[in-house]
Amino acid sequence: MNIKKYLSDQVALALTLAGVPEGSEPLVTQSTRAEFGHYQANGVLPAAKRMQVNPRDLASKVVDQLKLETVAEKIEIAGPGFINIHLTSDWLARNCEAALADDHLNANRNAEPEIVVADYSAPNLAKEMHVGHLRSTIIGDAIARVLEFQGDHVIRQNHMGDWGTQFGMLIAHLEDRLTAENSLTEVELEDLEAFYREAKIRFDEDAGFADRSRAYVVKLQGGDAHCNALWQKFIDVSVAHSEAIYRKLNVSLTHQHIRPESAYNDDLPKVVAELKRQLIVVQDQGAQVVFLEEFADKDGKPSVVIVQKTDGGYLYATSDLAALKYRNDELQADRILYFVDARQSLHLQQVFTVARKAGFVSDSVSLEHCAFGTMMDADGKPFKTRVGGTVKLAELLDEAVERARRLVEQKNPELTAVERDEVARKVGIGAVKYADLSKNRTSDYMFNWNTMLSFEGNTAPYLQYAYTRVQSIFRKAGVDPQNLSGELHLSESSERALALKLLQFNETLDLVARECLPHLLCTYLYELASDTMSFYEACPILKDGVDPVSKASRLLLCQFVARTLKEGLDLLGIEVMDRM
RNA sequence: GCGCCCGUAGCUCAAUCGGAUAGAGCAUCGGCCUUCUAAGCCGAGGGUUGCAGGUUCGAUUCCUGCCGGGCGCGCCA
Repeated sequence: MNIKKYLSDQVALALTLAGVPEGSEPLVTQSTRAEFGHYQANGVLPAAKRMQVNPRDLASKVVDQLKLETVAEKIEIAGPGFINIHLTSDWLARNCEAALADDHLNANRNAEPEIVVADYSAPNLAKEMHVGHLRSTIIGDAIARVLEFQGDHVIRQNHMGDWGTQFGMLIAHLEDRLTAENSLTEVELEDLEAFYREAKIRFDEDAGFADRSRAYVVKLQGGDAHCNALWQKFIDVSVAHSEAIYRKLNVSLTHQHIRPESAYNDDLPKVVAELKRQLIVVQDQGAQVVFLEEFADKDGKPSVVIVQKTDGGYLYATSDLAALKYRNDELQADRILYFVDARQSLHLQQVFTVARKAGFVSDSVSLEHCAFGTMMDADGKPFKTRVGGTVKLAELLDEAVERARRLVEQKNPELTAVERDEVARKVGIGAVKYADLSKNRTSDYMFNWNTMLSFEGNTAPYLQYAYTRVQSIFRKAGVDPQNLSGELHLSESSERALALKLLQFNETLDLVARECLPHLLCTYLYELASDTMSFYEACPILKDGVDPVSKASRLLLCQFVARTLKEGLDLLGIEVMDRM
């Protein structure tokens, strides 16, 4: 049950019956204030304007046609022509019971599932993953999970950077280390960042090394066996590093989702040839370029996309085009999502435009750049180490767990060592992820240890805590939440508010899936946890004097909360625990 | 120079297609633990939504111009 959609359909019907012409939207939303009921329909105002009639008169006609006998206890016309709908407690209760009986919490399952390609994470394998990779990885993963939950067929694509020019110097350096130290083990490759720095220094300071590096790029791309073996060794180590991070982060990406840049090597000449055949590409200053009038400046000067360099080499625009073609032709995508930094906005718009022009992607396919901002430090500057270097993601996560562990030790010394480790891990990682996911994707955000780990307000620990309190009630009651029975009775206002919030899980997910905005789910879960805490304070469950009917009803409500919190957090890739 | 994004309470952030009196948290102040985990709950104060116009029944939201900040713009990715 999606209440918003249900009421929208009812109001749309009433609008038609009241003589409103086609094309008028019911505009049903959650009410902005409690006195305005649970939902409000705003569609009468624009409709009345178009019909040149008094909006309150029209609203009255629409209300007369609204068939919500068992659903609404009161339907009011307010202000200039808003329709306020107050739902009955009984209807809310029956819908809660229906959701509880469904292992999917009555969430929507798309009748016509789409094939959605989600392109996210995409680390550069030349280096270690750093904080700059966090947003793409966790935002993309959350959206992939939500779409999957709603029934879409999600194909994750980890477009790892394994083919840049840097690999020349990396394999040259690796080659020297292997011969110089006889049997270099993977151990020394483990610090990829240090290895990269060493290679870079040699490249900058040693002309001979630089020349050999450049030659190795050409040999590598030409299929030279020796260079490819070195390259493969390096890639294996780097991929293993990324996968360790994914496990630590509780991100659903695995080996099978990797389709790196090099996978498109053979397609690159074909892409350029096809663009030439269609006269989309022209030679300019020695390079193969596409001029796009679509992105011309005021003087009509078009923007430029280079697809092949003067020396014959290809660029990332070329492999992005090849990837689009693959996703259209082979993966049969209906929707392709790019979880990529906002700074790449122009690049992606250009690539999308070229792909459409060349017919690499059908018109029916939706191409969406899910852009996100930069992670800033407490001073509002891009997040760096004290000396100005990039912060390794692995170190950031370790610090989060360590900080969480210190807090757990202090707040709850009664936990066993095993429990403490588990709580520290789930809370620390959850805090980092939630701090990011809860901010609007499109803007930059401030990273602040104290705020995210304060365990107060809109944070992961607060949500996890709400879950543990509910679990604690089940333990105290000695019941198995799977086997609860009885009916729901919503007598207290905090119970009604909680029930309504619980039933809004679906419409929240619809919005998150459509707009690819995880922070909407975070806001929802925070409000749910907050409503749960209020309910918990106002409505005793196990205390003396609570009648059995209320007790059974409230336990059911608790179970609905627990399942929704757990599911919602799981969609964000955040784990819960029974006690903390 | 051109283009894109942003500017909301002291701070960090919300505001669902243009809807009613712009909401939370932190911080500040005041209450609530012999009773289901106080990592909590209840309450108070705090706003010319950068500025000036425009569109309209209605603008944080759309348009124009300024001011301020970030980012991008031919052979890296």
